[in-house]
Amino acid sequence: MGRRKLKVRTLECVKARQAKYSKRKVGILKKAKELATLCDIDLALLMFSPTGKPCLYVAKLEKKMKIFLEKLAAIPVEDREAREELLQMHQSQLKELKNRLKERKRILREWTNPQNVSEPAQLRIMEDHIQTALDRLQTKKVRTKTLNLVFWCNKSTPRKTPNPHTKMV
Amino acid sequence: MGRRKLKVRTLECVKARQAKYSKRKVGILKKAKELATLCDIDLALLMFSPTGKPCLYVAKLEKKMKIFLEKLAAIPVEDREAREELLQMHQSQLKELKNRLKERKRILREWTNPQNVSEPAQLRIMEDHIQTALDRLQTKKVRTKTLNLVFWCNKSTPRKTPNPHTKMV
DNA sequence: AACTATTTATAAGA
DNA sequence: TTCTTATAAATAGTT
Repeated sequence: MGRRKLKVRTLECVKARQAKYSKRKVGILKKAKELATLCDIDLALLMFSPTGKPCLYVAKLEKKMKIFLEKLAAIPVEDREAREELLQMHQSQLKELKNRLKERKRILREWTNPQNVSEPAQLRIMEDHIQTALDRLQTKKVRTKTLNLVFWCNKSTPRKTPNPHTKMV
Repeated sequence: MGRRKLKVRTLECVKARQAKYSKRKVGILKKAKELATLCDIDLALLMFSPTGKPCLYVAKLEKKMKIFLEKLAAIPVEDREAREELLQMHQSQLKELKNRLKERKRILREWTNPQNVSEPAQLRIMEDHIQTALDRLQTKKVRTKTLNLVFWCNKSTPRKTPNPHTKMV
């Protein structure tokens, strides 16, 4: 549609590309809007100008999808990594989260299942916990009858008798 | 471009929409291809016909992005939920995983940080753990000198003396 | 799917 | 960029 028939091949002159884009962008956008309106269809048209400026038209598509495309359009065209991440992020992040959750579960299982408690270091921590917790319970005058344990703790030298402070019934 | 000027408004006749779509789809696709070729730009055009048939053209966009759009296009237009899920799945799943991870961390913190141990029930579990663990360590003849604790345990009635079995140095 | 009168888009130039 | 205009291209109505 012009003075001459145009050969459809990439324009050598980069400046000419921008000019061409400016003109044709208007045309294709109009076509997209007309088509979407006439036929009442879902449509998305996303273009990046030769200089990287995004142009997005969305008709009827789900809000989520639209938001996603807007996010995509918002990323500079030169930042291909960021664009890839927009999708890949989900996958890798999901994977990582799953792994971390798995690890936490494993550790927690160690703490909560007696069969899995074997590390002396862990036992020492538990010892500390019980000591501290009992102290706090006593300080707070919380009823401790719910506890069945009687023990005492000695960090350096074992005592011959139970520590009266931590003795509980 | 036709015998008469066309008013751009949604066609009442649904059958006419499909016919209109069939014609104009070809046109806009051609426009999209020409624009992408002439200007060497990234472009994506996604349309769903009035009957829900997808049509996708992608130029230069990242492979991941293209694959995503293809997935999107592959979902029947009537299955809006599935299309939403394609995006939301990630988000909601991510959110849920994060929450679960947060919860695990909280619980784990309770177990590993003495300041957070206060529930008698938890102390009883720890008591069991230590008891069981010590038994196992003794059975396995593991050196237990790493442990500083000396205690005994009594489930029903408190003993007057430390349980020799679990006494450790 | 094909025809064709007509409208619309746009190439080249200013 | 924006405008102009000759011309190419798309397509409305119809078959």
